[in-house]
Amino acid sequence: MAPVTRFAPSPTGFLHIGGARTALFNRLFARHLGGTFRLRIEDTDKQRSTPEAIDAILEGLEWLGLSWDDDVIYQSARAERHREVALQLLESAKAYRCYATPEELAAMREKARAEGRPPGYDGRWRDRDPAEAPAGVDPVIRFKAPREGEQTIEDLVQGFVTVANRQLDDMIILRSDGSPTYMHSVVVDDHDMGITHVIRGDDHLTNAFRQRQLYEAMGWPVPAFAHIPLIHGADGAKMSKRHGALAIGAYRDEGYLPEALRNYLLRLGWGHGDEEIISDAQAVEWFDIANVGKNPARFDFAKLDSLNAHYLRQRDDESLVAALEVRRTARGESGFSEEQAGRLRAGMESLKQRAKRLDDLEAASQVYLAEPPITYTEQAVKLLTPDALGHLAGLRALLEACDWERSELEAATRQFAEEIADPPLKLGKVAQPLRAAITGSKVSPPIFEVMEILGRESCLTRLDSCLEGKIFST
RNA sequence: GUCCCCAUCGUCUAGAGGCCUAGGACGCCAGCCUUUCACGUUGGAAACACGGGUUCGAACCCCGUUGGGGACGCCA
Repeated sequence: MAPVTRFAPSPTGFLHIGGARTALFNRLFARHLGGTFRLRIEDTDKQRSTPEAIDAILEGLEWLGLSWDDDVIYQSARAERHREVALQLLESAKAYRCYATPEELAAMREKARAEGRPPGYDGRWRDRDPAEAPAGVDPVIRFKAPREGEQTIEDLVQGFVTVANRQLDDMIILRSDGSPTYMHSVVVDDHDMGITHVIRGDDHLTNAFRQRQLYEAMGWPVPAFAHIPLIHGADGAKMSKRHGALAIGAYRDEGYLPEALRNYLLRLGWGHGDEEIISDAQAVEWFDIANVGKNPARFDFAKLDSLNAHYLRQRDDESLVAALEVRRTARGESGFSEEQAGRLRAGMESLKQRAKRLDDLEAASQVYLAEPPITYTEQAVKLLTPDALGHLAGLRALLEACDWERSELEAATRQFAEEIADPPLKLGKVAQPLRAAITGSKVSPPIFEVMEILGRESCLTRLDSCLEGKIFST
């Protein structure tokens, strides 16, 4: 039977990196086996769920290229069905009404903890006569879980995990206001949606034991479970905003490519021999949940950057120009002029070689976008010594006579440095000040390429204003 | 506190008893390339947490210690 997996985020925050990986693994697992990957929004906490968060999750998944099958299921819309199942459990005596107050529960927990017992509900209403119910208290419905013995789950990632039933208490499935709890809704929805494999974060491992009891009480087939380790921050502690638990949109804004993020996330906690660069097709072909490691992985921006740089170089120039334009217009700025776009297309091949992220690329592309008078970095100013300016003045005439094509410009500059200058200079002695004069910076793509793309007029204007001493530093 | 899980270079990992004087990648260092910065390329430093077993033989199996992480809500 073809598997059905799902990603089930709760829209109480934004889609973060850990959720993105969970979605990726679910999707790869399903695709590898020719199954279905579904999406369910767990918006049962109406206080904390927001429409903005739902949009952010949907957009984040789309941006990352993690499309899902079928319609999105909203858990909140299914409350009636959840209630129905809870009542069914109540009727068959697999659940019962509990009248314990929140204060009572808190005291219970504290006492248990103090006595070294597992904290949790003690089952005081489990077998009590409902006639004893206090007046004016709305009861919750609790699931009657086995008290004795132990149970074992064969987790696809964690292996065999055994837990004593006394560690688990009778969980609430329906609140006193009649709304279903998460623990209950998940089971009903997963069953109704035909989920065969529940792949989710490690933090749900203990939930699996309770949820399985519910499946069994209903006589439903129990899905396979796979609990993948959480992602940690660079310091090994739990993920926080400081080290990567950012909304997925933040990665986009910083200029990460979805394909790079996918590749990075895939390799976090999973490997296929020595493979590092893995295409989407290979990922689908190779992915096996059993190969996911059990130990939590730390998030490493340096490695993400290097992967991103790789995929950036792999992108075609045209798509990168388009990506840069999107960033501009997203900020409310105008798009590129014909001339700017043309320059960027021409220069992109060497520009992208020098960038790790789109924001780097954007910064570097300024050489082709800035209009004179340009501003000079401090280091560029330092290169433009009186001596250097003297050389540039001499070089100007040779350049002007050129065909304005990179090899000719280089030949002219080389000729000036080696044959005309007295004493003779190394090419760099002239090329560096030339770079500073034209680009306003100490670093840039190859200077003669830049000059060719910028064109004769633009370059000579820049050179002249420089020779006139109009050198303004930032 | 109770329970569960984990443990190979700084980081991600390969490794499923002899192929391991432990491989790859990122990062780091050095060389080469070079008009700068990158790219590329060559080389280098860098790990089986510790202690006991089992075995002819252990990174791999068992036990313990230590160290991490997670779960214990009328949150999801």
